[in-house]
Amino acid sequence: MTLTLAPDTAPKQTAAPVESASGVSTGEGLSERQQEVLDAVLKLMVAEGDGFSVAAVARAASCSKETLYKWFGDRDGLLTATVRWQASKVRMPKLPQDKLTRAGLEAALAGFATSWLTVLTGDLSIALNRAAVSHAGSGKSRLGAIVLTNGPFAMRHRLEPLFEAGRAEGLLSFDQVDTACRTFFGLAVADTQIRALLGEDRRPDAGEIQTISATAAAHFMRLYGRG
Amino acid sequence: MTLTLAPDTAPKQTAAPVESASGVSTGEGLSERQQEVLDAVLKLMVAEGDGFSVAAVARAASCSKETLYKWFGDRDGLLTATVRWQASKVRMPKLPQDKLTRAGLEAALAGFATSWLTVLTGDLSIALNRAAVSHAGSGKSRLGAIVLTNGPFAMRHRLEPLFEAGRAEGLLSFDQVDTACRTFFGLAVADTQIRALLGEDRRPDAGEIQTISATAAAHFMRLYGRG
DNA sequence: TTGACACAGTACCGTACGGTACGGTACATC
DNA sequence: GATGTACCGTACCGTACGGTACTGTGTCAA
Repeated sequence: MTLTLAPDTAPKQTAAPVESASGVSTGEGLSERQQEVLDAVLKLMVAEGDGFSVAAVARAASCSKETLYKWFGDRDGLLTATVRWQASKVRMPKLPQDKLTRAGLEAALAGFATSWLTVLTGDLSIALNRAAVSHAGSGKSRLGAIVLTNGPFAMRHRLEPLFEAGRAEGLLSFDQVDTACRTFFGLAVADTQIRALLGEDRRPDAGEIQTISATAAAHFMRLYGRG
Repeated sequence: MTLTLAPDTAPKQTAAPVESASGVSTGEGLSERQQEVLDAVLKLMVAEGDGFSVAAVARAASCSKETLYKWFGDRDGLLTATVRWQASKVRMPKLPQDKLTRAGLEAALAGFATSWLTVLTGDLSIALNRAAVSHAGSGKSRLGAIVLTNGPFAMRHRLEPLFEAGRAEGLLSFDQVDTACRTFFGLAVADTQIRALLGEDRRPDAGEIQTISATAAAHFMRLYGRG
C-alpha cells in the first residue's frame, strides 16, 4: 500500500487567516479563500461523492492545483480539512437551562431528535458520511474517526448531561447513561440513516421527522420515565 | 462521467454451473470455480475494502483477468455478483411456528435481534455495507439497492409477519406494522452499525449482543405489548 | 521602479489500473 | 491424431489522476 504521508498538523498557513469583515471568527483558522475552496469541495462531494479529482476541485474553486497542494498537503488533507470544517459548523440544539419538568424534558428530547434527523438526512451529511465510511474501510485517512467524533459521539456527549439532569430531577431512571443514550438514538434514528446512506430515494420530510421525533421522545419517556 | 455499461443480466455462463457433490444447490447458478473467485473477492474486500484491483482478484483466485471479464463483464459486474452471492447466503433466523405466547414472542424477537446484530457486526457485512454505501454515492452500480433489499428491507419483511401474528394473537398492539418495525430495528441496532461502518474499533461481542437483544426485546414489549 | 510574493493557469510526469490480446496448456470430443 | 474449448499467465494499451514544475499576473512594500 502506498501511503502518502499527510502532515499530521493543520494545513500550513502561508497566508495569515483573514478575519471576515463581519468579525465572526468561524472556520478554525482558515482564510476566507480557503473556506471558498472547501465549500467547492463540499459541493463536489454532494454532487459526485468522494470520487472527485483534485483537478475538478481546482476548476470548481478557480484556483490552481499547486495552491491546493500547498494549503492542504495532498488530496487526503483536502478532504480532511473539508470534513473538519463542516463538522465545526454543525450546531447542536440548545438544551433547556431552567428547571426540568417532565414535559420540558420530553420536548427537549423531541427537539433534539428533530434537529439530529434533519442533519442526518441532509445531502451534505449523507455525502460526508459516505466518504467517511468508505475511507474507514481502507485505513488511508482519519475521516471515519472525525465523523465518528462529530457524529454519534458528539450526540451522546450532548445528550448525557440532559439525561443526568433528568435523573437528578427524579424524572428519569436508568443505571447507565450509556444504554439510555443508545436507546434514544435507536428510537430516533433507527434505520433512517443507513437506508439513506445506501441510497434509498425516499427520505422523511420535515413533517415526518417531527412525528418520528415526538414518538421517539414519548417512547423513551415510557421506557425510562418515572412517575 | 464514463459509464461502463455492464450487462443487466446475470453473468454469461460459458460453463454450465456444476452442482456441488453434496447435491446442495447453493450459489444461484454459479459454478464452483466461479464461487471460488467470488470468495476471493470477499476476502479481498474484507482485507482492503472496495479498492482492490481486478489484477489482485486474479492473483488471489489464481485465474486470469480475461476469465474474470468473460464471466462478470467488468469490475462492477464482479462486485455485484459477489454481493448478490453473499446476500443469498445469509439466512434469517427461524420464527416460531406454533402458537405464540408472550414469552415466546419476546424470545423470538430477542433471537432475531441477536442474529441480526451478529451479522451486522461481522467483518463481512461491514465490508459489503461499506462498498454498497460508497457506490450508492456515485450512482455507478446497483450495489446500494442490493444491500438495501437484502438488509433492512429483508429484515422488515421477515419481521412483519411475526408482528402481525402477535397482533392477531392479542399480544401486540400497534397501528402500522411499519412503525413497529422501525422501533424494533432502532432498539436492536441503534448506532451500532453506523459506528462500526465508521471504523470504531470496539464492537459488541457475543455476550453484549445477547444483553442488547434481550433489552431490545423487553423494551419493545413494554412499548407495544398488551396485557 | 524594483523586488518579493501569492496565486491562477497549464503543461508535464509517473503510475496504477481497467480492459484487451495473445500464447501456451490441459482436456474433451470426434 | 486433429479440432475445439476453457482456461491461466502475462504482456500490452489507453487513460485518468495524483502530484510537481513552470510561466504569467496582480499586489504590496521599500
